[in-house]
Amino acid sequence: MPDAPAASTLPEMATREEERELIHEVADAVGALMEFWGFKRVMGRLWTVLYLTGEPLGAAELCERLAISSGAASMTLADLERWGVVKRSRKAGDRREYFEAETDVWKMVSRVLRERELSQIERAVEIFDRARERLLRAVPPGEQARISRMVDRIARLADLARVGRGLLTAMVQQHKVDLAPLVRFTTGRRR
Amino acid sequence: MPDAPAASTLPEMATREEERELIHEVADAVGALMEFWGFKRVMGRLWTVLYLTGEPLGAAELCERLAISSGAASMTLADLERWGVVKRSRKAGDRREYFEAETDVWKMVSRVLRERELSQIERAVEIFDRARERLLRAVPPGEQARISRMVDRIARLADLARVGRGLLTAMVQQHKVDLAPLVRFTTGRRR
DNA sequence: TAATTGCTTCAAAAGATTCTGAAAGTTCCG
DNA sequence: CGGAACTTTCAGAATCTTTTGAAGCAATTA
Repeated sequence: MPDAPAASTLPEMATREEERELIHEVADAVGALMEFWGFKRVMGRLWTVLYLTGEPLGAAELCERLAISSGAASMTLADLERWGVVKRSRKAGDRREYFEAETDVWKMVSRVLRERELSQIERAVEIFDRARERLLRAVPPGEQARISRMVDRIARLADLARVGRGLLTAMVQQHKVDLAPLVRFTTGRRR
Repeated sequence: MPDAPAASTLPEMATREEERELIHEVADAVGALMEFWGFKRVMGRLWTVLYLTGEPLGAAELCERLAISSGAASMTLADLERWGVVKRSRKAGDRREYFEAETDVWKMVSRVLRERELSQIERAVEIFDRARERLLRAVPPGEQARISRMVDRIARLADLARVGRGLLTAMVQQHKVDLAPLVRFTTGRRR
């Protein structure tokens, strides 16, 4: 098949190119979001290319499509695999590995929320509570007012962190977004 | 008053020091959270010191407490002011400027959500929708299946982004966390 | 088993971000 | 004014992150 009729080939090639271009745009948008969330931009880009392409791609093709080195591809793919958002597969009689995107987007997001955001918040809550406790021991006389204000404020930070934790927990556990139980924390009350 | 009785001074000094230490710990925790959220760590630390201390501090003192240069203090304070989380004030007959923390924590958080997270998501949603539209124009014959799968997937990204947007909008607008209206987006449906 | 192909690792380069400190700029006072 | 006290700015230093590309490893084939 040396040459297909120009009338059909040329338009198709243009479309193909536009498609690539378009995938890139989406990939960059996802990359930006991921970066914003504290991941590496390239993780988002790579996942998106796999996700939108829809079929397994080899490392070499990913390098080409994303303009990254083989090393970067290998490391990024390892990261994505660790986060469970990309799977490896092989084709019979082909020595190369292929990669596919996890397609359950919510599953991905909730995993990240659980393993990253939640543990981060947890850590902070612990520090807040511990600090509050320690402050309350041995309050210097005549400093009660000052110290108790400080304790209150730490408590407010802890409250806020707990609200975040509650939100995330609800989102993550129920696998459906149903957040009614989270209403309590209003605001207004400043100090 | 050359020297207070040791019995009361020494314990107090220890307590003072412990208090500093403690504020530092909390400040570092907040700094870590802020960094996680894409701000500079030092912004979180500085705000926290002001917030917990409770009264206006001068730039020099902040430099000392945080172990940063005057330049860093100046820039960080400018940032914090831009975000509306620190206010300048002056004391009569004192040429220096003093700084106070905004104490309405929710106000701060919601402002950030509104100005940063929301606009970030907005941008992504637009790109997703635009890409989807463009893909649908001039689908190459015999590619309908592939293209429509791609379109679907972009739509799912857009949906997810919209859920995020909805959540944030609800949190931000109501100034009370009441998220019942956000239930719709369930999951399960993969493709 | 040797040769080939593809993957991973990692030291070093490139790039990005954050911090410093001194110079320039302001403000206030005598 | 002139100068002291304080603040801002910004070029360069320091630090942190990401990427490269070549060396080494592992799997497969002839």
